[in-house]
Amino acid sequence: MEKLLKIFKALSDKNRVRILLLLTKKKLCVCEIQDILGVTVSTVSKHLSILRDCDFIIDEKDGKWVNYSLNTASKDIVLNQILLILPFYLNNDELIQSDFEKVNSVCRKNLCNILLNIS
Amino acid sequence: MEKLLKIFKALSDKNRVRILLLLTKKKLCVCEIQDILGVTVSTVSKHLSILRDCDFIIDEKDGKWVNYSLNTASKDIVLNQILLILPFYLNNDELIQSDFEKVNSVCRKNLCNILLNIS
DNA sequence: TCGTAATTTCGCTATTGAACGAATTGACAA
DNA sequence: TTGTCAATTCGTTCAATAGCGAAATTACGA
Repeated sequence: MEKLLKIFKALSDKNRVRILLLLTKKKLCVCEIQDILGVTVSTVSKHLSILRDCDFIIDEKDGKWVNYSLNTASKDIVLNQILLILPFYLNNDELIQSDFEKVNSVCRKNLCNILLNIS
Repeated sequence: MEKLLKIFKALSDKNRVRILLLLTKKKLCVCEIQDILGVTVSTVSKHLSILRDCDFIIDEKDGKWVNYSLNTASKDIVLNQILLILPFYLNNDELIQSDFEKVNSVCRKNLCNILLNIS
């Protein structure tokens, strides 16, 4: 029961659902997700830890970066069903489509250079 | 998106999940659910309005009582999948099994008489 | 080693949500 | 119509959570 509630709580935040949909497209690091969602890095990091804590996503170190991707290896029926249903349900959502456009053009190195130039 | 979030928020509360599982067994009125969950009538009523608001359940008047039951007529893929998965996932849950034992013996008229005698 | 940059953690604020009791509503029966 | 009882709504309190900025952590490269 507790695990199930944790899953539904993870799914009841818009930005976390957006992150899951983004990760259906490709692996992303924290700062790429930050750029698309428009919230701070610490907020993104917190969302990712919640999603990871219920096994929706996995992380892997890549130099200074941490790549996040969907956990497609889970045997949990709820996790698997959710990951099947979400795209089916939301691919036509206006906000999700806008996110998908951004994720195509997002570039880790440009992004970091831009942030560098600003600060 | 907003509708989906509403569904996941509805599912992220333990008492609302318990109510959904109870209603897989039979139609119930507010005071019967109150007796099983052990919270106040107003709390149960609020939970039911949240579940009804995202079409998980329907209500029908029956004299002084209001019977609640699962909405099996929905065409929403998420609602249907959730209602399929929940029992599969939770039938062996300790708390849910305890609820199921209570729901067999709960009796609307005895319940109301008992409450009457106490007050 | 030391600085830099990505990420995480921490402390805080504001908002949301669950719970309760009291007051109100709605429907039946005397 | 009036009283009774189930249910809902309202107002309040308390806990949980999303968000931010700052500080700490981690890993690469000079």
